[in-house]
Amino acid sequence: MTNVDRAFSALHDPTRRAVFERLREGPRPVGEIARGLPVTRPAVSQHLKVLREAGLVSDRSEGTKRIYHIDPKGLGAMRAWLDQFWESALRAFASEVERSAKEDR
Amino acid sequence: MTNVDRAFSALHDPTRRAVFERLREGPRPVGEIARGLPVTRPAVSQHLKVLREAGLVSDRSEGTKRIYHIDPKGLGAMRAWLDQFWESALRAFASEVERSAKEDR
DNA sequence: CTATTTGGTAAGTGTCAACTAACGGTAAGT
DNA sequence: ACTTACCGTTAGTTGACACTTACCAAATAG
Repeated sequence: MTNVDRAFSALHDPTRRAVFERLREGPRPVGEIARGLPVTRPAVSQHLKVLREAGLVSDRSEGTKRIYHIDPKGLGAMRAWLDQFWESALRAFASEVERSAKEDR
Repeated sequence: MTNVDRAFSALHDPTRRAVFERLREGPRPVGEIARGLPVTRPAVSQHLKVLREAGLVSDRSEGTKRIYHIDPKGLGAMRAWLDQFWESALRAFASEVERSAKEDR
């Protein structure tokens, strides 16, 4: 299982996506992420663990707090995968249109 | 739940990703997609239904066969979402570096 | 040193979803 | 009309996983 696979798997869960999107505005400690979400703090911790293992977030210690932030690398990998997929899909789509046009003659 | 949300949810399952990637090479009937995958044909049908509801694939009838192909629209929506996310994440990341640099003075 | 804040982890539970088997339905061939 | 090929749907089961509660560890405040 590649990292990109893990990333797509990670973004499946709505709560986990909410956690991830919360980090979009900037680095945040766990408690602050949990506040405003309809789940408990341990749940958020578990989600962050999954996101970290997928390469989507990183964390650093700051006193007793743990600051999480988005990891551009994981996000970039997803973008690269999507771009590559997009390209080959379009190519296949185009050649298919070509093929069906040939059938109509 | 938006369409992009559904798309991310849809690509969570490994088998479903395999089905989707199979269509990358071009349009395929259900039976041909199922052949080579470790699941039965009905399973593939169900996966295709989820992918269709997520706007990632479309289908057309051709005799008794049902030809599925990738829908560029759904793929494009995902790309747009990721691009937007990427941008704001980088912006937040940059301003955070700025902030922490200011702290060091 | 004690109390407080912050957060990761373990155990247990309930729900959801992926799968198979069985069935029905449609189109084409004979 | 009968058979064959291709596919969608339903019912039922099993495994994964998101969640909470409880507990433990580390850093700071007093």
